[in-house]
Amino acid sequence: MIDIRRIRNETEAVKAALARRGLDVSEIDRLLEDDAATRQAAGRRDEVRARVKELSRQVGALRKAGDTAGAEAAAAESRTLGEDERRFDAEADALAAKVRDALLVIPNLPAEDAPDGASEADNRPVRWWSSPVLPLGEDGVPHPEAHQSVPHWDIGTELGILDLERGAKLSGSMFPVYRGLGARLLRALINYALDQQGDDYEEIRPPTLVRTETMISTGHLPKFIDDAYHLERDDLWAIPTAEVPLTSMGRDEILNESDLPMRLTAYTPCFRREAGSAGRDTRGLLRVHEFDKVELFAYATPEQAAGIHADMLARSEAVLQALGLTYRVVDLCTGDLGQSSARTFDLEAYAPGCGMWLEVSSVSWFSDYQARRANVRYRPEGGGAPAFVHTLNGSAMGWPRTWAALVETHRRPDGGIDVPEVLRPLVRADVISAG
RNA sequence: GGAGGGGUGGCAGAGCGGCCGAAUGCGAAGCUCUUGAAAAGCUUUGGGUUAAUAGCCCCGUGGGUUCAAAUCCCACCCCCUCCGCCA
Repeated sequence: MIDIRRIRNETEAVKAALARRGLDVSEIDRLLEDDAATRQAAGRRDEVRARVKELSRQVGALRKAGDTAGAEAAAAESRTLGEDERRFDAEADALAAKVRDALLVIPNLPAEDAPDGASEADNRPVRWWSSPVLPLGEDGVPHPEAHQSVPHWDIGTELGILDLERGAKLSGSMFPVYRGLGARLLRALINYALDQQGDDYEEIRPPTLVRTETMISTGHLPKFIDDAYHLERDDLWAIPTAEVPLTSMGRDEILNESDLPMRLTAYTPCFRREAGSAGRDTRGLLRVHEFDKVELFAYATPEQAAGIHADMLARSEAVLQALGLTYRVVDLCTGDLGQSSARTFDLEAYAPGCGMWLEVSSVSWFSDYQARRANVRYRPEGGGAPAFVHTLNGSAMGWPRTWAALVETHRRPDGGIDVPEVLRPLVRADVISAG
């Protein structure tokens, strides 16, 4: 969440920043009214408390001195004040809860240099990279060969490596089954990406079911409750991304600055209900309820954040390049930025069979928005008060769409799939062909 | 799932219902001494709110009892041990 003090002290600047997201900023004024009322109520309560404490001390002292009547009188006065204390406390608590609830659903302030815009349509492609087997045309879009123009759902059936019907039988639509070399290709992708991060990023295997508090820390709750799978009986949530458990690794902790940046990487399944997205770009692997992803994550000082952001982006791009996929880097505009993010670059791989740019990675800088929710701080080296860390994360990659772009891009005239060089040892095949 | 034990500051570990935001030890920082280091001595050393080194809040979490709760009561969470079950 945003620092309430910043909203108080730099109200107009905060409003202007939120307005860039297309937010109705009148709610900020209401929030500030509640905030002022909260502090007033807390002040009243604290005064009464101080008085009660003072009287209580007197009761003890008077009793010890044998002045029973005096002690009784002081106790009686304190008792009366107790009613005020309870009332003021309830009042302050209710107001504080109201302020917190409002704060939890207010999105992060976009970075200065995030491009302005109202929607996805205003996102700004900033860079292209083209694969030798799928060069970009003059018009900025690849023009695939005929053998590359087959969508992955057809390729999957052709080669017996993707079985959507069986997936639907087991779990419903948007739950794919990978088979044979298709499954091995997926596993190879995961292993390859994980291994690429080497010693810079500590490999983590977190739980995929987490507590409510863990989901709140990243901003996935309370606002996006309909997107998440919930296990009612145990009150646990299925994570939509490894970002969720990784961000909470340091929850309620104070890290040493010398430990920053703390960089983590994890492979996990990810679960998304995709409520309301039925029928929209959901064919094949374009949008699924359960998928595999490798994530990069970091806690950093504010000074380190920009460098880490660039490093994550470079690492994600390196994976796509090694896989020989044509992609573009898109700078998300303020209107399309996720709630918690200040700046996000998406990587979109071109899927020639579908004829679409597919979002396969999202690399984001969250400033201290998540750290404030999760209460992750660091102790500055030169001394001074603990400060909130910055969190960053990036996918490297979301695999179903990468898998789709890969099989479409590397489809040969004979219908087989050329396995990218780097995956061959892991797939234990150079070509995936039928039979 | 059953039985028992336990959750206090960076760590370890005390804490008759009032003088406890908390002894003591370790660790860390500063100073003295020293050519330097070690040792020794002295001092400092949790977080939050706030303009504040005022007041208030925080001893797993949430309730309750009381003039007064780290301390008593209730519920929940977590950890440990044993039994059961199990990949």
